[in-house]
Order: sequence, then C-alpha cells, then structure tokens
Amino acid sequence: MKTKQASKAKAAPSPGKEEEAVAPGGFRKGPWTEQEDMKLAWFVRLFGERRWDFLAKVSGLNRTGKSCRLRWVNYLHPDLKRGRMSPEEERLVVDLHARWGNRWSRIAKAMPGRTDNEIKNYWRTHTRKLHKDTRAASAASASTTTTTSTSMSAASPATTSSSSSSSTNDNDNHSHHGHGDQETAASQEQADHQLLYTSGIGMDSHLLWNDALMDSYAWGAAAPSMIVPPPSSPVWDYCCSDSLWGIGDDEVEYKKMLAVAGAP
DNA sequence: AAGGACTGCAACCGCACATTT
DNA sequence: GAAATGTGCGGTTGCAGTCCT
Repeated sequence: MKTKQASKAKAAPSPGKEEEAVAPGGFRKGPWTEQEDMKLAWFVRLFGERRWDFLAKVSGLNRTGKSCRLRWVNYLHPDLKRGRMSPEEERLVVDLHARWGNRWSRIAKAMPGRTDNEIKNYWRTHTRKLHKDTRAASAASASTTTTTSTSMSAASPATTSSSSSSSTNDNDNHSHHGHGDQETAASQEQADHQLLYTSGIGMDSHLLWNDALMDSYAWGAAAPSMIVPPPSSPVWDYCCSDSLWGIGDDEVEYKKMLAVAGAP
C-alpha cells in the first residue's frame, strides 16, 4: 500500500500557487500553509471551537469561517489519529456503514480520532476497489454465469452501499440529517456528542470565552500583528503539545493577547 | 526513464438544521 | 414569529504522490 500520510499534507503548496486561489469575496482558497495552520491553531486555542466566522476575521486569515472549521476539524484537531486505519477500524466502518448508511458524522462519532471526511474518503476508496473487483470477477465468470450477474453489478455491495445507501441500508437515512430519527435519536446523538467532548480534550471546559473580549475587537480588523505564532516546531507537534491545551502554561502569552485585544 | 493511470486525501460546495437577534 | 447568522453534514472535485507499463 501507499504511505503518504505525512507527505500528503497540502499545508505547504508550491510557492507559485499559493497566492492565486482567491474567492470572489477576497477569501483565500486552496491548500493551507503551515503559517495559516499555526495561526488558526493559535486562535482556536484562544476562542475555542466556535464562532468560526468571527475567528476567521479576527485571526486575519483570509479564509471563510467554514474553511477554518474544516481545517481544524479534519486536520489540526489534536485528538485526531493519523495514518492508515487499522483492520479493526476498517471492520468497524463496514459494520457501522451497514447499520447507518452514509451517516459519516455519526460513524465518526463512534470512532474516536477519525473524522467523517476521513471515513468518507476511506469508504469511497473501499467501495471503488470493491466495485472494481466485483466487475473484474463478474467479467471473468461472465460466460459461465446466469443473467443474474448482470443485474448484480447494480446490486453489488459496493455500488448499492455508496450510491444508494440512502435507500437501502438505513431506515432513516433517506433524509440526511436524521429527520426520521425522532427526538430520542437526536438526543442520543447529543449525548454522544457530549460524551465525545468530555472524553476528549474538552475544549469548552477551559474555554477562554469572553464576550467582552470579543466585543472589543473591531469587526473585520486584521489580527494584531504582534501575535507571534508558536515556536518554529511543526504545526502538528504544536497542536498536540500540552501547551496548546494546558492553558495555564501560557498565561503570560494569553494576557498579552488580552492586552492586545483591549480587554479589561 | 518517461509518462499515463491510479490512489488517497485535503478542501470546496450546496444544502439543511440550529441558534441568535 | 421572522429574518439573519452560524454550524454541521454529505457529496464532489482537484491535486500530488505512487504505481505500472
């Protein structure tokens, strides 16, 4: 198999390309640079995982809040596992997909450290491979099998599960957001979410959420230029380091930030 | 050795739901 | 209660690394 997890990180695009992707609103698009990652991590640390639009503005990142959130959730979050899925995880994905269909976020919640995007990607690859194998197999035996094999291609696990999972696998998944789930399921999901948070880093628990601070920012203003991103170590190390989450360690830095922001 | 095909993954998009004003 | 804003989700695309011929 291929091992390109680390090298594949598009955080450092080739020099020429970096500036060219700019959305109509003036927002940057495309791969994130290491500096952007650092900045984002820094501001997420300050403000927590919410108000992404605000965070995007205040940080001075020329990104949409959505983009920031995605980057954080799928790449920078310290709880993420990196690397290939283990066979156990692969089995789990198959199991859970059989049960829940394309409810990736739900599946992801059952697999700590894995993101919906990651699982989705894995499944796509997985089904593509399976589909290919199935086709190859059916082609090989085409001459000997009955006509059922032709309709099988449409009914093969791979194709049905991915393209029509919404109608085959799960009673409620033809409505993407679980409209059919009823409140019990919704509250269950909430409970799951809560569990995830409490068992995980529990960002909110030590969140430096401070509305006064927020209000003190001039909306749309660029981030204070004197906010120095964390040390020169790789972003990932930084994100995983205790210092990022152990807010107490960095009280001085934080106070500096408050001062910059003009907070009382 | 070269170049096309394949693969894996990051990131974007559009939509829907949730929350706030 | 309506409108505005924020957030989350699933689907899709594009790119870069690797494999294969």
